[in-house]
Amino acid sequence: MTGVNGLTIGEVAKQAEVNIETLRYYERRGILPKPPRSRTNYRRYPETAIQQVRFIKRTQRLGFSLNEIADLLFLRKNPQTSRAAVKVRAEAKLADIEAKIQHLTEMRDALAHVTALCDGKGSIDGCPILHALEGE
Amino acid sequence: MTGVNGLTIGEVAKQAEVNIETLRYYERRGILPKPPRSRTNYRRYPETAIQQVRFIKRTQRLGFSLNEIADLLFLRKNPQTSRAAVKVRAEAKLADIEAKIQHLTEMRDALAHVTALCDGKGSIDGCPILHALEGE
DNA sequence: CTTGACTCCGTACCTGGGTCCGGGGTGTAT
DNA sequence: ATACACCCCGGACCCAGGTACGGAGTCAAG
Repeated sequence: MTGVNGLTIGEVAKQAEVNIETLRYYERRGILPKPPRSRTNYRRYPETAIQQVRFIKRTQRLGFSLNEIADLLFLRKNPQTSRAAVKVRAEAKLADIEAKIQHLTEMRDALAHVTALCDGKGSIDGCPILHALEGE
Repeated sequence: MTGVNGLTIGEVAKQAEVNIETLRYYERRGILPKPPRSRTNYRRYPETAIQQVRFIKRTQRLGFSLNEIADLLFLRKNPQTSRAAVKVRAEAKLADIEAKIQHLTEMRDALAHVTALCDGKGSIDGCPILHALEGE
C-alpha cells in the first residue's frame, strides 16, 4: 500500500506526529491542500505533505493561529508577494506575544503581591489574600 | 423598584460592570449565590452581591478560572479552612503564570530570531522567515 | 391604559483547535 | 475467506466563558 502511489493519511499522521483527524481538519480549514484520491477514494499524499504539516505545527508553536497560518500560506502562494508582507506579520505577532507577556507579568506581580501578604498561618477568617481580593 | 427590597439584576450588572447574562451564568455555575425572589419572581440582590461579583472579576484578572474561583469560594465558606489552603492555591497559580510567561518568552525569542533573518526586501521567493519555518 | 424598559426561562450559539463516534467500505496477511 | 487494521464521511462533542434569542410576564411613567 505504501509506495509510489503516495502516503496514506495514517502514514502522514505518524510521520508528522499529528492525529489523523487533525489532517482532515486542516484540509477542511483549507490549510492543507486536498491530496489526490485513490480509485477507492483514499487520500494519497505526496511526501511533501509531511513537511507542510510540520510547517503548520512549527508556525503554530511560534504563536500563530490557524487563520494566520492560512494567511501566510496564501501569501506564499502568490509570487508577487513581498517579503515585507511576511515580515510585517511576524513583527505583529511578536508585538502580540510581547503584549501577552506584559499582561501576564502584571498578573504575576499583582498575585505575588497578595500572596506575600499571607504567612500561611491561622484560619481562613481574616485571610489577607482573600481580604485583598474583596476590598478594592 | 430600587430600594430596601434589594437590587434588580440590571442594577447589579450595571454597578459591577458585567452583563446581565453573566450574572445568571455565575448563578448557574454556583459562584454567585442565588438571591431571593420577589413575589413576581424577580431576583432581589443584596448590596453585597456587587462586591461578590467584583471579587470574582478581580480574581479572574489574576488568572484564576471560574472553577478555581468556585474552589476558593468554597474554602471561604468553611470556617475550619486554613489560610495555608488559600496560600497554596495562590502559589500554584503563580507558578502557572510563570510557566506561561516562560513559554511565551521562548516563543518570543524564537520568533524574534526568525524575524531578524529578513531585511524585508525582495519577493517572497526565498523569504528567510518562511524558509526557517519550512526547514527543520 | 398603554408604551417602553425591564425581567423571566431554556436553549442555542460563539471562538479555536481539535477529537470522537458510528456505520460503512477497503487492504492485506494468513 | 476471514480476521484485523485501516480508511471514508458527516456530525456531535470537548474546553471556557460567556452572549444571543425569543416568547412571555412585569413595572413605572405619562
